[in-house]
Amino acid sequence: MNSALDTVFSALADPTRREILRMLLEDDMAVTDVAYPFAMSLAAISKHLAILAAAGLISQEKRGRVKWCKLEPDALRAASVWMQSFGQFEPVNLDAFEAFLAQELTQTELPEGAP
Amino acid sequence: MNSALDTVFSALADPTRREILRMLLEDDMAVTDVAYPFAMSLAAISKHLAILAAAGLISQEKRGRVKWCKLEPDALRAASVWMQSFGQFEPVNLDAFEAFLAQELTQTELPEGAP
DNA sequence: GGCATATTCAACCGATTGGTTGACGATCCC
DNA sequence: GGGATCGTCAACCAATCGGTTGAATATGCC
Repeated sequence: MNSALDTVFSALADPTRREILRMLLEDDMAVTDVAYPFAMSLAAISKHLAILAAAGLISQEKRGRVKWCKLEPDALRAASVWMQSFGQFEPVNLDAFEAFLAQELTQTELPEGAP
Repeated sequence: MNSALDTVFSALADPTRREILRMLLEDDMAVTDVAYPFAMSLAAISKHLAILAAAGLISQEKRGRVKWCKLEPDALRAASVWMQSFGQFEPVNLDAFEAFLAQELTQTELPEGAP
């Protein structure tokens, strides 16, 4: 009964996981390297990555000791289209939208405790 | 520390709430009418609506006894743009996308227990 | 072989979530 | 005033979440 959108949206609801996606946008990364900037245990990051993988937002491939994480934008794109279906019937309110993004940006700086 | 995207995405993560948004896409509705098709208590729906309102996805206005619920697509649009920023750097994989949506559609039929 | 590195597993914890029920406050209407 | 309708509040519950720690499992390297 759990739909794909359930897992995608709840994966995106966590700021740590969104930040991980942003990092993977630049390049594929090993689990340890993903964990490095965050002020939490490796096990916690490993769980976050498992949630992202279960949602189809990333893929993981083990080469040797190292498990490489890769962004998989298709699931994200599908959810994006689901959302747009609600927004398209009306012109975008750019003022509200920019205020929204500005607020988000001030709150998405590097997580504290990053060495 | 809780960002706007946190609340928007976690509000969207629940299928009941997504279905409510779909209903409100057609017209504004009173709380009781929103609750009618669902196999759960009015109090539960009232909580779902409060969560959607807190995320900015709907607005609620009380006129007399009746509280009217109205879709507010701006928050959704902002989140949609956030997501698109990940997807746009690569061409869309339409096959994966359509499979994704098809799966979602089969799982978003009317909730059971609707009279 | 043996140690270091990379990652997950398992058990635990407190907080949150999604639901219930029953009581309650407003509002409409006779 | 008084009954019916609309909606929320408060208390409770089981399940899930996001994190911890310590042990376990692979793998690479000398």
